[in-house]
Amino acid sequence: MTVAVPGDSLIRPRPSGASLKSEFVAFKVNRIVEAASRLFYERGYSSCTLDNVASQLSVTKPFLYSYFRNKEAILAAICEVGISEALGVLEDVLAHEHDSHRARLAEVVRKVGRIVIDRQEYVVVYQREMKHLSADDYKRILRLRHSFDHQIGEMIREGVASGEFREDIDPFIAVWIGGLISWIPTWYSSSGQRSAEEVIEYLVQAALRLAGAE
Amino acid sequence: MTVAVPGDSLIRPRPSGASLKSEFVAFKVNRIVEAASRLFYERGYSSCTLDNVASQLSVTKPFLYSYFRNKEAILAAICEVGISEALGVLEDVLAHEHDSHRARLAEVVRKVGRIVIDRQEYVVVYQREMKHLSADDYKRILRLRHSFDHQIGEMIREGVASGEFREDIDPFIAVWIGGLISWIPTWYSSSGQRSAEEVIEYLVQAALRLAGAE
DNA sequence: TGTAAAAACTACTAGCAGGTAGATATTTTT
DNA sequence: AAAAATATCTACCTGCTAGTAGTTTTTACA
Repeated sequence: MTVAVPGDSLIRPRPSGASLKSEFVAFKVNRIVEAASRLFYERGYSSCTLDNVASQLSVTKPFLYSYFRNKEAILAAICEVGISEALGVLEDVLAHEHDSHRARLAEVVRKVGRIVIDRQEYVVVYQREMKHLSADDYKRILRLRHSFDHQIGEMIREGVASGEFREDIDPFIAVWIGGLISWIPTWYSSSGQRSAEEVIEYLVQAALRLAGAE
Repeated sequence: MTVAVPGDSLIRPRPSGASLKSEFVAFKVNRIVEAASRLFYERGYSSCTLDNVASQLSVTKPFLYSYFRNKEAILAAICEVGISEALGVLEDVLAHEHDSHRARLAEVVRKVGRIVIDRQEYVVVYQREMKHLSADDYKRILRLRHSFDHQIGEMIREGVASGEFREDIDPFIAVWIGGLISWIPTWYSSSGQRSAEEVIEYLVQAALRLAGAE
């Protein structure tokens, strides 16, 4: 799994002028975001202190402040990574030709599902804790989310237009497919011994069934 | 909508020995739980202060402490109301004869879905904030949840045995139906102008399709 | 190896939030 | 109407947590 780093705008400018393009900075920022995502995921953003995050990394609180403006900026970084990785994968799949709309839908669910499981902490924190973002960060992240929803919607509409998906399905189905995907962490964790692959394949079937394209 | 009150065990014993059977006590406890559920729903449990809850009711913090042991007990009350109302409705439906397993599944989704929408704040808080419960309260609430899941599972198994649901559906489908239902608040709120009835009927169709009983 | 710049730390503050002790107001009972 | 019991409030304490100022350590480079 590659390293996940947020956009430059979220980190505090280094005295040296280095940005996330510097391996050094990117590495540390990634470690902070990674540790914070795990803690926020387990205990919730508001009941997690920066001392918790720092001691998880065997550093001190001011260390965090030398990379991030404040606590909320760390949350924003997590949210950004969560949604933009999902969005990246979605656009990646949609950019490729596919045999059919059916195959395309299956691939979207499969690939995005994979990200949602691999980056579970990020995605769940993003879903649960977005309300604690500052107004600016909130708007920025929401825009990414809307783009995600919109593209899923388009994909469904095209499938209906092509005749591969049932004509009478509600356009609202896009929200449902998105819901199925977002809900994966819950399903995955409550599925006992099942592997990620099994859960995802099951989900692909469910999505096709919902679209009436089985 | 009837008044929702938690079990007696959660409230602080009154000096007079009165319990929730007293209209007087039940009324005040209900007002506290109601206000708290709305605030916890909007801002999250951990970032909500007891002063917030108190001022919402135009009372003071010690007023809350005269009815509840501590902040966590209020959360426990919300969770208890949330899950036990859903469980109550489920058992109610299952206790009745139905023409078919198909009709029974539809009715479960319809009735439980209704509760989930009507008691949205309770259900969502229960889902999101359970991790902040004390060990004892957590276990107690979890037992109710398991009972819920188990009964849905049984219903599906019976439907498969009767031949009404597809034989090849995964037993895990029970978790999915539960998931569909729990996810309603998200779907409902992102469905724009749709009425609760429309969303629920749509969901009934989706559940039947997932069970292969359309 | 010496020096300057960058990185990380120690030690602190201010304000807030859960929880309580004791005083006051209200109701009930006799 | 007085007294007893109950309900609610005022005023406080304590511990915690986001955030910071200024010092020390480490690194980079000459």
